[in-house]
Amino acid sequence: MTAVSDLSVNASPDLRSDGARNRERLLEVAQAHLLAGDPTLPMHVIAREAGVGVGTVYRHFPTRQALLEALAAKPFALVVQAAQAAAAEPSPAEGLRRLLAAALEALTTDPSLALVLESPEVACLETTQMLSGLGEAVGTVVSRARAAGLLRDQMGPDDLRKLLLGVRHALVLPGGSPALRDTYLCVLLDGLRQPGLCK
Amino acid sequence: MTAVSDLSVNASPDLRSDGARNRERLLEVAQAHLLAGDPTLPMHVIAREAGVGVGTVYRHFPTRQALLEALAAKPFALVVQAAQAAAAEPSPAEGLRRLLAAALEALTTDPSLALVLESPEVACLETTQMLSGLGEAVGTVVSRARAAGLLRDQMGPDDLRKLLLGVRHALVLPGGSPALRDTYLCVLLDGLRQPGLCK
DNA sequence: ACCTGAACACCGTTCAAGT
DNA sequence: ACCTGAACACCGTTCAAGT
Repeated sequence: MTAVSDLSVNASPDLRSDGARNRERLLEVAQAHLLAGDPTLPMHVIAREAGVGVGTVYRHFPTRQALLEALAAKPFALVVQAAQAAAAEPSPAEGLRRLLAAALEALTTDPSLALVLESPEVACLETTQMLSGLGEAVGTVVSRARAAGLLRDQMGPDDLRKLLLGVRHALVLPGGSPALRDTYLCVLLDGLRQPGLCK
Repeated sequence: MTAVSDLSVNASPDLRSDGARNRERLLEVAQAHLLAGDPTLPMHVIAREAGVGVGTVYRHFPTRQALLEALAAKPFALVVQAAQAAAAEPSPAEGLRRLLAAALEALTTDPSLALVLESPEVACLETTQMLSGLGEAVGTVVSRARAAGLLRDQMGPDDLRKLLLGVRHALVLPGGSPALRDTYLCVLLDGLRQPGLCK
């Protein structure tokens, strides 16, 4: 169980002051794009809006994936913490519930996190570390939940990830209201349990 | 209840023979792109691979949405038929199950259908007609299922659409096996029912 | 009718030149 | 160290010219 809270998220340790400022501006502009519903993050546009040359974007973020991971770092760390807390919950049911609720909240709030958790490749070391910490904690939550009969036999940590991303997808489709989040979370939680009518 | 089976799907009624041939080639090339996992359908590329000028693509399909809807027409018609059959099922449970199973099968087989059902806008009249036919049939399935206690109170036809698209999203994430489809369908079916542990 | 492809605007990415 | 922006390749879309 590695502590994650002390990872200096969005680390920009030895950067010249102008470099650090540019990096922040780029992250702000990119974040605004994501929140505005555009996940494409055109590098030219980001550069222009941040008032820097294109080359500067590529200097700070060699790929769009790297930019995404930088944006996702903060919410990602929160989810890892929540997962660790869930793994330490006395009640397996409560642990599972809190894990899924926290993850779904973060996923629907921060588009970057969903993009990173969906992507097969990883650009930053920090992301790898958080993925590993998350995997460990979720593994614990899952095995405790399964022992309590809260999960079908086939369901592993990766199924939870995929289904959560699926529910998130459903929630962000046009015309959805934020109130649906709790409802769909319940659908998932109840559906994950050992078979009722189905199979 | 409008009959859909006699809709001449992908109608190309009064087209010159070369026009019809080009249209088919374009659809084939585009379909191949989708099946290869690229949903972007670059018009230039489609044109080149089909051996026609770009303008020809735009002549047949004024927007990419129109191209998508043409590709989706066949699977869409199948789903409408399945929904109508499900609405006529004696058992509400069996009707709901068959509807979701048929829809999920079509959605995971044909990327174009998912794209069309996710899109807020409609380009072709034919699509509007099928949407309306689908809505009617699904409405019947849903009200019968709800009366049988198979659906939570909050769940309407549109929630079914969104959640199915969400499950489809989960299924197409990298590293998924086709065997997961039935499992996730069960998760959805069981989760949709009146509350168990959750809420 | 239908088709072609040049033309223009735009985005991704690199890299030589600047400070 | 870091930044700039020209340069090249590519894709979206239109439209004048062809058959």
